[in-house]
Amino acid sequence: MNKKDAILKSVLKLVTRDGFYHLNMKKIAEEADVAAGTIYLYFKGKEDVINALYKLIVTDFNQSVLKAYSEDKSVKENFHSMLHNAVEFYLNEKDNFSFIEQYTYAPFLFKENQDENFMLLLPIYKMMKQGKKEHVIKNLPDAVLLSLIHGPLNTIIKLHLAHKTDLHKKGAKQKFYNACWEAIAIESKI
Amino acid sequence: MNKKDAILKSVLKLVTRDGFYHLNMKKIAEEADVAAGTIYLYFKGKEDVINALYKLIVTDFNQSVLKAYSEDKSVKENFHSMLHNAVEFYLNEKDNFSFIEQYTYAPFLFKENQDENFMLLLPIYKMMKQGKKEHVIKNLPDAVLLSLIHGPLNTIIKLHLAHKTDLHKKGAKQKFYNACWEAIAIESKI
DNA sequence: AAATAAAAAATGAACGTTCATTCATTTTTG
DNA sequence: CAAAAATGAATGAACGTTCATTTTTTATTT
Repeated sequence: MNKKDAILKSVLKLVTRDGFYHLNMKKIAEEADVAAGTIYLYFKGKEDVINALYKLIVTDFNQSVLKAYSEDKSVKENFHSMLHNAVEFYLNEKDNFSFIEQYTYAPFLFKENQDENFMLLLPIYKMMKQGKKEHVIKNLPDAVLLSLIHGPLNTIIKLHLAHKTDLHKKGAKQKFYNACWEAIAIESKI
Repeated sequence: MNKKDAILKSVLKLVTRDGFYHLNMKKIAEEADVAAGTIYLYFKGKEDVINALYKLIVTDFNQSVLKAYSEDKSVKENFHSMLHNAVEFYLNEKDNFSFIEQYTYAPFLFKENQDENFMLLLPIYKMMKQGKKEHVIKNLPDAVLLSLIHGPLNTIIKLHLAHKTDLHKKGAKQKFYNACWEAIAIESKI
């Protein structure tokens, strides 16, 4: 494998397993089967590796979610399939969730840009705007609607990964998607 | 001030400002106006200080939220006042939110006990159970209901602290509380 | 094909710094 | 003045980064 990718993959694994606090260059190198100095051929330093990985994951996530979007579908259909893709993304690549959460909440740690925190919300935000215009989604402040979509997604994944619930159980995901839709949809459009 | 408290207060300030990554004993001591060695009179070491602070904040939070609960009020009223107290707790002590989030998402960093992550949800969980029994709250899986309460709370505070919305604006909090209630309440009980 | 040379990639020991923790000494308390 | 509390310099381990050296790849010539 490409050494640059091996390094990024190694960071993802280590951060998920041990947290940022225990991450160091020696471990990254060992896990990637590379010499410590090699990391500096591909990245400026430790922070750069971490920022690069964050950008990669956010791009992947947004692509996954946007893949579900189609102009031809109703807002409700788009909502369901985008939420589904978001859930699947996190379930299939569990490490991504843990990494993103840790990165997001580490203030002024590595972030080049504060707004990067919310890049993740862009696809959902777009769909929400459309729903409001079509009077399918409640006329609530943007922040409240965002919180009603992004918040539950985050928490349910957290609960699933901590084995407090099991999203793989039959019908579990559908119940969740429906509950989220009902939370933001105008009653007659449920 | 009591030196033990000064040390905890210092950690809270530093973690919120710079993150766990940049926290060190020298800074804790300086900020608390105490010698480095003094910390070891009150705590076993760095991890112990951090765990102690976490437990303190969670206890405070649960107390604040439970203070709003009353047997005499309806589930809806209890929900509103508990959610209100949770929001106020985080807005009045902004540092607490940042600290808890960072702590929660650092896997195996300092945590003595994985389940500590969810201690925060206990008061909400109790109230939810009662609402289901009284057929006021939708009969959804516990995890889905939890995600619809805890999730939006988390996200709206995050958005507020990042200045993406302003919960101090008139009516903003009420809109949020109502939206959260509508998300979990049975239609006729809204 | 084989041999050679030049360039690029990779290595890991060494360096300087930072950090958590200790403990002999000093200060404060009762 | 004895006991308790507090100090902060000293210690040794850990870490990010550098760079002289080695290995691999690519290009060129025989």
